[in-house]
Amino acid sequence: MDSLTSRQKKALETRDKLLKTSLDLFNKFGFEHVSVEQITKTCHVSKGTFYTHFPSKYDVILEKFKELDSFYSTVEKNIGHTLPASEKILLVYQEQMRYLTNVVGKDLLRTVYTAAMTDHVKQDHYLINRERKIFQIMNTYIEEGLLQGEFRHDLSATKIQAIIQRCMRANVYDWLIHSEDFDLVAEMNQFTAIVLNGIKSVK
Amino acid sequence: MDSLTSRQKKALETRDKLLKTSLDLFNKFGFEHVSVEQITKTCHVSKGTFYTHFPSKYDVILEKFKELDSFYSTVEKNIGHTLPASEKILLVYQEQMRYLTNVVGKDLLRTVYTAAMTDHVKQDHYLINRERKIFQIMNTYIEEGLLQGEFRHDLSATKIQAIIQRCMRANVYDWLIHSEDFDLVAEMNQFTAIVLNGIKSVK
DNA sequence: TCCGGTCATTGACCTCGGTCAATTAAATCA
DNA sequence: TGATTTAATTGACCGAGGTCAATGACCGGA
Repeated sequence: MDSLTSRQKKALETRDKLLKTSLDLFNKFGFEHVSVEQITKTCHVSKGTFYTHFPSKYDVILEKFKELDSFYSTVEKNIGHTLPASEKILLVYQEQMRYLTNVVGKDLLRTVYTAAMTDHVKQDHYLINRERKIFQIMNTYIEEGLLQGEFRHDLSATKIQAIIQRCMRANVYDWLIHSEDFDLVAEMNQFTAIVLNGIKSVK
Repeated sequence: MDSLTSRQKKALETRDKLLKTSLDLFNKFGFEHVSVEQITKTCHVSKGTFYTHFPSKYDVILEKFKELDSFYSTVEKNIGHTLPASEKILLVYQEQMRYLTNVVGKDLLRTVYTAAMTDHVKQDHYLINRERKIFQIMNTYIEEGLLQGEFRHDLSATKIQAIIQRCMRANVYDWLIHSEDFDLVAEMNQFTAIVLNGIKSVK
């Protein structure tokens, strides 16, 4: 039994239709080339309705990114427990970049990376929100690497975490500003390997 | 004797007034909070005039960034010739970050970093334009480091160049998405040192 | 079943970046 | 000097994201 009135159900339906239509149209024509008018007209609702359900055109996209976390959980399970921490980090990033390239796409990511700069007011922006699954996964790996003496001890886990994450954003950002000739998976691999190399304790 | 007709002189004056007023207002209120209307009204010209002199509101800012190159030349001269390449790279970045923090400011940089993603069509965007002075300076340092066996030889100069530049954008971008508690100079130093560490040849 | 309040919905309206045909005045030519 | 070309300037106009007072359908209580 669901405790929703028919009114609330209808509202949710509207929201759902808007969400699906939006993502669909974004996929077809690209975020920038889809207007809110177009979305609402397709759904046979008014423009104002869109804004009762979503704070902005951009925010619709964040819904899409919530999928990412369940994706991470899957990835984590497929990584050998015995591998060194640095290997694990590389593997997770590899899968993440593949996902971004093949499923999410430049267009949507671009809006997220733009919004992260624009909405600098709300500091819990998605890109640096510590609660994201990816942060937690990485953190276990980093603690592991520190414990086993794989990483330098003059850097705190928090600091390493920040560096590893920055490393990711660096490659994604560069992917976004380069034209087609940029293989995100390969570039991320190479760059991250170098950074990890710089973090490893000298034997 | 200047070979300009009185008409051209007037046009240049208009352009100049628009440029100065724009930067001035951006400084005062922030890029996003200044409309083109406001700029043109302050200059007592029409909106259309603005667009005969600048392709977009954003492009005005690029003028400001042209100053950067002359700044780099100055920095270069003050760096000891005998220092190892990695030290030189760190020093140049340190000065650059200081300049970005104190003179350019987050607001203007944010628009450049946003535009780099949006205008991905014109691939010679400022941020990755190879002709910039900073690229040339870095290149000489990298060649130097390679020649003297300071850097690994399994990476080409071009590749290292890309990595070093990406490293810079990484820190600037993170600065832009974090709120005040982010010391760009310090973060850049630490991060770049790690990357350089990962590039150095094992002795 | 009726009534007051709630809330999803509406669409006219606002602001802003950017466009362009028309205007006007200077430059060049005859 | 007068006629023609050239180019800076104008401002009405467009499309797009976003706002908000007004509307009315539905809820829950009497």
